[in-house]
Amino acid sequence: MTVSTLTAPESEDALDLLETGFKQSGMLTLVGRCEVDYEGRATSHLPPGDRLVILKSDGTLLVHRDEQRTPVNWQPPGCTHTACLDDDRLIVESTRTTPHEEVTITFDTLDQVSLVELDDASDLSLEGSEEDLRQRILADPDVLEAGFQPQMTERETAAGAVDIYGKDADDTPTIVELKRRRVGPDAAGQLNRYVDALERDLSAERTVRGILVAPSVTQRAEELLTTEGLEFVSLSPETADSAHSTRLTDFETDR
Amino acid sequence: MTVSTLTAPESEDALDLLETGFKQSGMLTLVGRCEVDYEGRATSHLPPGDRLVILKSDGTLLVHRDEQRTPVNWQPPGCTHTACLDDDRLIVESTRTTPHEEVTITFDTLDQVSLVELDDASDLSLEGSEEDLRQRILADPDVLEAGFQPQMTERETAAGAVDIYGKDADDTPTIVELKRRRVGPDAAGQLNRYVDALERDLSAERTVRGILVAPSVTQRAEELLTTEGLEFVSLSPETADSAHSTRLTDFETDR
DNA sequence: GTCTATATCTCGAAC
DNA sequence: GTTCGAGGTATAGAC
Repeated sequence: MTVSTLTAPESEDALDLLETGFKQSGMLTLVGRCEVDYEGRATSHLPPGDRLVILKSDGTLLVHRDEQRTPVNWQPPGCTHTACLDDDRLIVESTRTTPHEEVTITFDTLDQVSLVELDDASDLSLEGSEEDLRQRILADPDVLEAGFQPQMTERETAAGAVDIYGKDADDTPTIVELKRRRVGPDAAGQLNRYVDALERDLSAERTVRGILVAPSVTQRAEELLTTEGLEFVSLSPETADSAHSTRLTDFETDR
Repeated sequence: MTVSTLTAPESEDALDLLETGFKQSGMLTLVGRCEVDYEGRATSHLPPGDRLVILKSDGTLLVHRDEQRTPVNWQPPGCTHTACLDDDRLIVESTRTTPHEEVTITFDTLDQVSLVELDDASDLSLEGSEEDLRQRILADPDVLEAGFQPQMTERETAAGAVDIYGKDADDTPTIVELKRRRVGPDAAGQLNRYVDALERDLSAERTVRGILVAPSVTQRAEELLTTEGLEFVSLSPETADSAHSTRLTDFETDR
């Protein structure tokens, strides 16, 4: 790895390093007092202040303040970065098309500019995703409900693809919607759309069961499930926890 | 603004600067070869590679690769950062509670460590949000539909708060759901939940109209609107376009 | 390219 | 604290 750093550089020297970085496809970081203008999907203006600006080799731009996880301004990968001088002030621009978006950063002062080459061939491995929850149910369908038989994942309906489609112990068509964390009304509405669509698709008076699988539900989501005749089963992506399932209509008798 | 930078430092010197930064509540940046472990809402492991690590004074942690807009690992504001040495390797930890989450970064090599104080009192101003679309309709309800009368924003129903509630020219209760950009099935489902809930709330055979306002809709969302008896009106947050087209004649007669 | 849904989403506001 | 919905969401997968 190589690091080239300028401390409190003149604009001209900063520009040189930036243009070197654009050619070498390295990552550039700038610290200084700047103002930021954005125009594209929306429009924004950020008055002068101290920020950390990051220009990645893939065309990503990040402008970070000393607070928040989210950058105050940014540009997604694929953008074209350019830099120039205007009356001795360094100006960095990032543009893209489809949609047209443009971020302009005007520096009053520069405290540090660095060019870094980052070698990174590793991939992140992550556990606890919705996919893990799917695998858990497919590996042992009984954790969902005794006698459940998965038949398809991503089964298409007029309203979209269903996470798991199968039949219950009574051979009733069953739609399973998976969420890795506690769910609100949106997930209940999503499942409801799938059930409605599949009942139309099957064009029969046959009932389709809809089961929402998540660690837990909010009160309002639970009400929605009840009024729509949908069900809930508590399951987490982690295999550690055991399945504790409850049908909403049976709440009172269960407890 | 003050910047203190160490280039290819020994672990001990890096640790000193980190602890200075933790006390001063400045922003710390580290560049080096490291591996990252995360445990909390999910679990992840990132094998060794070169990355840029940012520790903000508000407790935010960011681990950035040379690609992507999203950090490969992170911690939200409010976390506690600590650093220590293990067999001459620098280890940075970030923890929080509720929920318990922990990120551990183990550095093989350090190429640069910086401590920066960022003064930034400015606020971002942004135009083109859903709020702008709301203001546009409230300022001139006719852009939605001739005779529409807004009565409440954020009107509560059993399914949640409605963006704009009002009456149309025939005094029919009308729910307006606003989106600043092209919408998919989720927005149609959201509007549908509100309409269903309000019809139950009013407990009458009275029909409630539901109008989705957005620049455009996807095909599937349009189908959903149709089957649910909902409507769509094309409007954007920007006042420039349509105020121009729709109201120009009125403006002229007004003046 | 568009569409659809997930995400350790983040963030703010309301209760 | 939880809940809910917006976001210039970003990102991946499918078509």
